Amino acid sequence: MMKISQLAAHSGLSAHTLRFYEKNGLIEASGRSSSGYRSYSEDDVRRVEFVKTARDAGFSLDEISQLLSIRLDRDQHTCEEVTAITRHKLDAVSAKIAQLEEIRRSLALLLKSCDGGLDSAEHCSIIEALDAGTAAAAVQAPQAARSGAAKNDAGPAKTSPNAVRAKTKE
Amino acid sequence: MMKISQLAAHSGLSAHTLRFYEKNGLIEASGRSSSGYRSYSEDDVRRVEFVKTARDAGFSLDEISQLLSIRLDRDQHTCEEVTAITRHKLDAVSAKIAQLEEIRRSLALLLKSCDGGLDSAEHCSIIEALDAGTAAAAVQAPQAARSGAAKNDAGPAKTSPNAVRAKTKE
DNA sequence: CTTGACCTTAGAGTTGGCTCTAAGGTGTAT
DNA sequence: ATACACCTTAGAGCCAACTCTAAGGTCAAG
Repeated sequence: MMKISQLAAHSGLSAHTLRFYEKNGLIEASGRSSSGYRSYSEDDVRRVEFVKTARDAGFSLDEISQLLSIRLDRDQHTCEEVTAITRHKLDAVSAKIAQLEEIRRSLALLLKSCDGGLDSAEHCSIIEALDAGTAAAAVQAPQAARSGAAKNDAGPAKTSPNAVRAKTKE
Repeated sequence: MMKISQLAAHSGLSAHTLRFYEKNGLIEASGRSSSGYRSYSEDDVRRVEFVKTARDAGFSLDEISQLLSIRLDRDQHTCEEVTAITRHKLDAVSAKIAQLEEIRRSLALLLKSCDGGLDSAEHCSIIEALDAGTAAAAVQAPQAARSGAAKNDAGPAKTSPNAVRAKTKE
């Protein structure tokens, strides 16, 4: 039985995050000390490790919830369910990569067009390309690529109103 | 001179988004009608198009602000400044792609290991891999890749506390 | 003269995954 | 006894880029 900070050190997740995961039903501490401190059994620890591994593999907390309920009751579920979640995620990741690759391509084209010298940007070809709307010309061509693309998926399907923007989170 | 809904139709941005961009100093309407309606000059329209193109090319609103101030006063700036912003973005996008490719690889490995059949998930190799912590084994190996990698950039440098998670936004 | 489409503003809500704060109780070493 | 590190909770704040709401004013058509 370990306390939360020990589990935090062990798992590489912060105590805050562990409590957050608990609040969201991903994990739990099977016991409490007399003073109310959480105490984690070996089973609890294994569950936390599962969550951590799944998170590192790219699954969202929501997907991890689904995987956890399958894990808890394996013989009531099929491999097909598991592969469906995984395939769905793989598709989403692939779509995101494709989108970022288009962006990378237009950025690389912009960069290639400009010498980057220290003289005035009066005729900077990057600014000019953005001005002329030709920056991502090659990207814009395939009309289906913009706000749609890999949106017709069965998964959570929250019909999120916000389009698929870039997001690099620096 | 056009009204906001006309500009919205023209630019492909919503009127809401145009007002939002204005509030953030990206664009402006150089005039107002007697009743307070925004009216956009051709210059305003060109600026909006610039913003839209830059956004489609993958720049954040913050980066677009920088590009706009260079555009406004080209001879006070150098190509080097522009390429620095662009290169910085390109690096961030590349790092993100690399990260997603690692995730894609581990998902593909998981999928490959499981037949996905309709029989019980009792011995599902995906669940087992996540349980054993071997799901992303190949990914975890390079120790520098996790919470660091392309973090030493000069740009906005907000030292964001949250690590670089996946995010696919389905 | 009313309907309905447009416009205005300030400000709140959305998304996912944390991250932190406030205000307090507990445990242990000196 | 007192400092200090740890634990508890509910709930707020953060990030980007929107997206929407409320509560009202404007304008052209029928």
